[in-house]
Amino acid sequence: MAERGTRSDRPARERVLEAALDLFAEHGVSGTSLQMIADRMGVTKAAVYHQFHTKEDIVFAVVGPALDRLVEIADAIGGEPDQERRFTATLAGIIDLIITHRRLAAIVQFDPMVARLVRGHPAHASFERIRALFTGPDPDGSALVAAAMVSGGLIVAGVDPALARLSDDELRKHLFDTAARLLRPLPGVPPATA
Amino acid sequence: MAERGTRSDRPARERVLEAALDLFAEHGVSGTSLQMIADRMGVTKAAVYHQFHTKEDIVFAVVGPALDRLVEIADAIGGEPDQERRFTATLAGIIDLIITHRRLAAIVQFDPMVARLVRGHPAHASFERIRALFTGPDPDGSALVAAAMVSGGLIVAGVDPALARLSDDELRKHLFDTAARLLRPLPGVPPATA
DNA sequence: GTCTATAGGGAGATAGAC
DNA sequence: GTCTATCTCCCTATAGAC
Repeated sequence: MAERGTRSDRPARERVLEAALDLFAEHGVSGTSLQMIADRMGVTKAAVYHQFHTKEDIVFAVVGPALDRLVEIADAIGGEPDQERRFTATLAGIIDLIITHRRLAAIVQFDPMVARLVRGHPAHASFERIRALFTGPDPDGSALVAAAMVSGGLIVAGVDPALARLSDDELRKHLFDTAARLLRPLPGVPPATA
Repeated sequence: MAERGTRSDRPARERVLEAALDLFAEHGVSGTSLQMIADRMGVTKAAVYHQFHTKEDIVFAVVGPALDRLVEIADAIGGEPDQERRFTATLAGIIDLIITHRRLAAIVQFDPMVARLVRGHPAHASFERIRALFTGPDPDGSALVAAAMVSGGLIVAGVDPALARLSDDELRKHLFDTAARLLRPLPGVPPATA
């Protein structure tokens, strides 16, 4: 079922998405034209339009899978009764998501065009649920600021060229420890193992 | 000297910059046209062109002052011999800069168009010097990640709508404490007073 | 300082041949 | 799946009147 004589529309679609992701990361969505995407693929605009009928469709196809994964992570919160494991699993989940998609995470969080599209997606609510988990109930100013710094800091750390020399596993470990240290200023709760 | 019969070219220029900042923050630089700026001001495109001859000029005028201030902060590092005061003054300086310019800070850090323009500006080197101060000499992975999270986290916290209800002073205090906590994992150095 | 008018080009998008 | 050709609209930018 995976290989067929006619590979149908798979390669072309994916080549569009790869080119689009590269260009979105470098120029932003508004700064990327369909002509630029076509040029990078070595085809014409019309060929791109054969795969995606609007630019918005391309944006959704690029960011959609990561948003769906974010929803899954948030939905898993309700299924875990133990507080500590719930916190740990969720934090590990979003760090994994960020590391897997690196450039994409920054686009979703910071590109104004994408942000507007995401506002209508279930992932938006999921993001709020995750943030609420991190701030805890009835958060004070300090907890709000810590959660905000983590949410932005994780994304930035995923893209930062200064961290390019770190392996995925190293980065994952440091991000987890650093985020946990910020989110659990509770005395008696030691930061996750270093 | 403050009020003259002819107010020269002050108001019109500043109205352009205000409108541009609003729109850059909402749509990104590439997503903002001169027509949008003119519409927001209630004038025509040509009136905008009378103040700034290119769109790039507007971008520079919007971000320039904040970049200049960043350079000043970095330059002050060399003039302070005491290590602790150097760290404290620099961190307080950039937090002040971020709070003063809130939306602008996010544009400078995350808009790809602005990022490309900033690459040729002295502020780029200043940013690296400040980061080096925060990581310390010969940083390990943990220190690099902490510095990256702070640099991104401070910016995000400055814009985050979830923090809108905090006063500037509250936000300043929490940002300082949280950033200091991340950047000084040294035992024996207590976080700045809460 | 602001306007009208316009040049010149690139944007997103469509039609239809191969 | 990809092409050529084309449409329409909006973009940046300029010229010149008021």
